[in-house]
Amino acid sequence: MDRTSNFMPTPDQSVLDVQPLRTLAPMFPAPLGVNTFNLTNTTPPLVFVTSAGQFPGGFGAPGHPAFRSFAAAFGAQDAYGGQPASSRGQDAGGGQATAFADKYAANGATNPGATADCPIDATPISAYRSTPPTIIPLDDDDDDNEHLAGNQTSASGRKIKRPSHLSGYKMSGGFGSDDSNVVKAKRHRSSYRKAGADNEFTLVPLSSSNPREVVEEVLMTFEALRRRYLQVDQAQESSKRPDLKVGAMMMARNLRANIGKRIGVVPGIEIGDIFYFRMELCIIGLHSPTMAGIDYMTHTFGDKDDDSVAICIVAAGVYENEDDATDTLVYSGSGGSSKNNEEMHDQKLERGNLALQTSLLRKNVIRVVRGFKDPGCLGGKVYMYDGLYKIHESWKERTKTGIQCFKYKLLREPGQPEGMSIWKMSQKWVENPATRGRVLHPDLSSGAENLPVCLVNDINSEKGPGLFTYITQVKYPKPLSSMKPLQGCSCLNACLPTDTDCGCAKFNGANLPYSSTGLLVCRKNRLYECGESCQCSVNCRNRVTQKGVRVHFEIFRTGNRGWGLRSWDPIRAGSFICEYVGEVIDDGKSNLDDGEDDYLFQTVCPGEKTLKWNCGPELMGEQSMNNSDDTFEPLPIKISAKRKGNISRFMNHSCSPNAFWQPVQFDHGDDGHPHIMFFALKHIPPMTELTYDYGEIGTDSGGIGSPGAKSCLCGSSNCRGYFC
DNA sequence: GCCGCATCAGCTGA
DNA sequence: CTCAGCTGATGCGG
Repeated sequence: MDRTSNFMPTPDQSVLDVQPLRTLAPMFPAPLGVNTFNLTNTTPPLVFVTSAGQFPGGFGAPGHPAFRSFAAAFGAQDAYGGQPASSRGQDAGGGQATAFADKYAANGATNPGATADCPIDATPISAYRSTPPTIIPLDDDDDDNEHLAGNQTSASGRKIKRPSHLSGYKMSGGFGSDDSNVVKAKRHRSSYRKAGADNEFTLVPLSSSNPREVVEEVLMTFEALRRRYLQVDQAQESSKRPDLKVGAMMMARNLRANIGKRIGVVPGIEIGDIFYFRMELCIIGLHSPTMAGIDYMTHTFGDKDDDSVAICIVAAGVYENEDDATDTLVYSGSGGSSKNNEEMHDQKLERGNLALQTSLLRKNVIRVVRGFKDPGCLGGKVYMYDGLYKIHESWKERTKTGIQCFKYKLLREPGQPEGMSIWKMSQKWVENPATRGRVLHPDLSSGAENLPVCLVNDINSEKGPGLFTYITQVKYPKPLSSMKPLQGCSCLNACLPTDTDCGCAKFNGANLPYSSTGLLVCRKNRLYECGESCQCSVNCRNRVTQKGVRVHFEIFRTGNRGWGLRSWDPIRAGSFICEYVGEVIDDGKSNLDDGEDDYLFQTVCPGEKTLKWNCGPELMGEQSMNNSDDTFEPLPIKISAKRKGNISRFMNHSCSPNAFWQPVQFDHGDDGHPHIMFFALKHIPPMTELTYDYGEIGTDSGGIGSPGAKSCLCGSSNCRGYFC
């Protein structure tokens, strides 16, 4: 962590020859019509792009003003690589984009961008040129369409409607009986367009919104609701696919991004993004079928030449593709597999298979999502968006089971940021750390952590961070034994969500705070894990952070922010990352040199997004379990990792962070000095720098205030400009 | 304890 | 309306 240096993306980071950094999300302004769903009166609105809001219905004609405005919004990146959009005039971008739109208006031919000259680490996928999105026009011009289209084009005349009620998320009859809810949701969906009057989702033109944020918002909402459903369902012993339930709910409410199929790039989705459910791909508009591997659509080529072409495939490795290459893919057609004792049959050239065949002729780009085994979760699966491919050949093949099967060979379009190759590379390092080059030290923790902490420098000749002592446990000024003990539970073996008598569950507001796989359900002002005074065993699910780190970390040299922290493993949203370890500074002692300690942790109020992370109860219309969770409550604790610390001292600040801190207690009852534990705010792909929000100046900064302020140029659209 | 396999309840879009 | 489909959770046997 180097708090004195600022982060500003520079276009010249090509020195990063080996590891493209997936650092902060490139942001660019996009004046969009957006839907806002207001959760509570005190919560800032969540923002979602509506179907027609982002892509007005029926604008198909080239040169249409709406098209032009779309292209201006999304095409403007083309000439500028990953530079922050704010650093250039929007007019220039618009002009460029208009030309781009006209160029592709003639036909639907695709054109992979020539962005290879851009620094690969800073090139957002949105900078990669593609076909303008093709929208299936809505079949009728109902109220909503006009509504939304109007919002899209008028920048000033947009009106903000308050939601009339919050019952949208509230599921009637608890969470046990699901069928009624689903049916209800479907009914809502089918009547959605007509029922413009009573929609809870209002149209708010937030100029600060951009596709990336919309996508993240949608995903965060999905995860929040899914985990909350899981929590509630498990307590009622009726756990059945919360992913599908929440997906259906969000689809019905139009709480989704990028509605409408398209060829090529999907705004707000970047190469390397990872997902844990097929439903996630669905609600962000990347791949619409919930199970099928081939997504396809009818596209008009030339003037009136309609064809059904493939637009996205999920290669989950189900059909025996042992291909290690990172830029080619042999995909098997669908069908033929047996189910319900039916015998296997040859695949037919229909539906998805036919669309793939047509795509071979039409040469359109196809998005590829790759599925992997999740190294962090047994039996789990991760999906990674790997960018645009084209089909180069196809053939028929007889499989081991004796049926005819279609095969399609896809090649990755050149000039795109790295996707799966990063995954393969980092997984290789996990298996054999010796294959990681540029290593300065194989394990900074010298065996103290569960897994080695690698120190690397791909950038320059610096040999490492300044001297400090690596410790894995917080140093309190007084011995633990002298601190107030924590009351435990009397559960036998392990605490279970169905056990309403578990004392620890009660401490946490009636529910166990973690899912069965150890994911935090939602942020709380305080979290109590089971500890020594509990009867339960170490296998209890309410013991997560005390078991230490679970992913392979590396400390790496950043371009301009000193040293940083990242992981070789993917990190799922809600996962425990690490503890802020250091020396706890006694409250009594005044520390005049606080401002000079770049490694001082204080509970400064983080951004609203972090603070309200996945407040599942509120999302579902429930009252918060604990009123104090609604407000930020600074703690007296101060931890200095200047002389002694662990990996977390290297975590840099970002105004768009991917991690947050959470007070956790398990070994003592001193509420003023909890452990500070970091959790993943969202899914974090391998090799992405881990960052958290250092906090806002002026809001409960514990007396430290502005003297310690450092200016921040993190480049995110919501950058506050400084941090402390 | 770990794997592969079978089973089953699901949901969307064609 | 029906149904396919590179799901995801669970349970069993090797």
